[in-house]
Amino acid sequence: MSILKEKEKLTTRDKILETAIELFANKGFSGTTTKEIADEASVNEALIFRHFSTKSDLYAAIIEKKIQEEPDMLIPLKKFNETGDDREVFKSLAIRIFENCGADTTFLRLLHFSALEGHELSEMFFDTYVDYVNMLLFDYIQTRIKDGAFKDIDPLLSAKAFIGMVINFIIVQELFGQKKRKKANTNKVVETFVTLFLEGIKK
Amino acid sequence: MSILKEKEKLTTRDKILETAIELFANKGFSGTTTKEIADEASVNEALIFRHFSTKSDLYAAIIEKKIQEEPDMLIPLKKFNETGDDREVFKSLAIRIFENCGADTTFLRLLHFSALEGHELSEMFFDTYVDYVNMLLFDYIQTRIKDGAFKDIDPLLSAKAFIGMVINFIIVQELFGQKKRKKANTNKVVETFVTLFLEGIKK
DNA sequence: AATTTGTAAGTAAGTAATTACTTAATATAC
DNA sequence: GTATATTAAGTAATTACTTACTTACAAATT
Repeated sequence: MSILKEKEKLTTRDKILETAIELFANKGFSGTTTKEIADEASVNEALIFRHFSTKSDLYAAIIEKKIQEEPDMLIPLKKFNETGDDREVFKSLAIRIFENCGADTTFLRLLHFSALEGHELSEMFFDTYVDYVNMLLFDYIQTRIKDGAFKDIDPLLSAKAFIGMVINFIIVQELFGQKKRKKANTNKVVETFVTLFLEGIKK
Repeated sequence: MSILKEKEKLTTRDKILETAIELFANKGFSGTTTKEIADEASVNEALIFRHFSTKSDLYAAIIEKKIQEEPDMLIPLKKFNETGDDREVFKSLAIRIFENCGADTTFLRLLHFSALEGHELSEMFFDTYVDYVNMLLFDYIQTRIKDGAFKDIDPLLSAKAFIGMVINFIIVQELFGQKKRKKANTNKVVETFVTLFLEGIKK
């Protein structure tokens, strides 16, 4: 079954949601009109307000949906938590982040727009993803410090340092990324970042 | 002379510009109305269009103004380029970035909004600040590799790694920063990041 | 010195188009 | 045959931008 046919089978509500996600991610909340959403979704504009009482409600529904989707960025951390193969842990975490944020800019753009435009759910959105990953990596680093494998360095700041290297690279490439500029080799980037970080933190 | 009196002395054009900078930074281009700008600047709305033919023109004028303001983030790089005191170079660069971006969110918000909303000058805006700092740090690292002081690692990726740690920390704190959350001690953050990075890159 | 002229600053009241959202009637499915 | 899905056609408010007019003030001309 083709993707198109899949999309035709969607309920009106889901057609609206999917289209709105795309538009809000591309143009922000105040940059997107309900008429635009309706046209793009091939749905009568009045139907939007049958399913969501206001434009803000539709936006909130989208963020809530994104929040509920379990982010699988954290799998590597859970998976390798006891093995102690540091390089593998950091590598797979970085690759996960690349896959989650780098492949499709929708998520990153939505997250940034919601923060900049000051949406009420923006904070929860942030906590679910960014803060959660930070805390997981914080735990891992703290353990490895206790093991005597890592230096006695602030584990939260170290976690933020590693995530920062990776996330900022992706943001620059995907959010500010000019079309002309060629994308970097993900593997090389990850290898370099992990090496740099581990050499810096290892005892 | 008080700040207020200074502001009263501003020409109409400058009153419009300053108010528009604040509003565009806070609510984005499509989130800001020309009536709002006029009211906030205590200026008749028609005057905006006397000075700038369209709302887009006003926005472009703002970004151009920001681009022309020489960023002094790069001073430490120029200053310490020959001394070879690596720790001092990276520390003062990080502190500069904190001072430039962290003190006032206007600049960061404007930069992000312009990228997300896809303004035509966004690319130049980005190049002037982010890209330029990247290149300067790239040069420094490359030199230190040739000196034999740093590992033979990709100098551009290393530059991006360091900048990424710092910038992402600031973005999280200032752009996504919840009011409740207390701000970190800048000095400690910088010390940790510089140590981590230098221990990782030094031979 | 008095008057005209030129130019920019300022304003109130408008424009047509678009905004988020509603209503009331009609088609469709069960 | 009733409940639900869908629609066209509205609404009042707001949007970016214009128009036609007045005021302020300095230079030029008389």
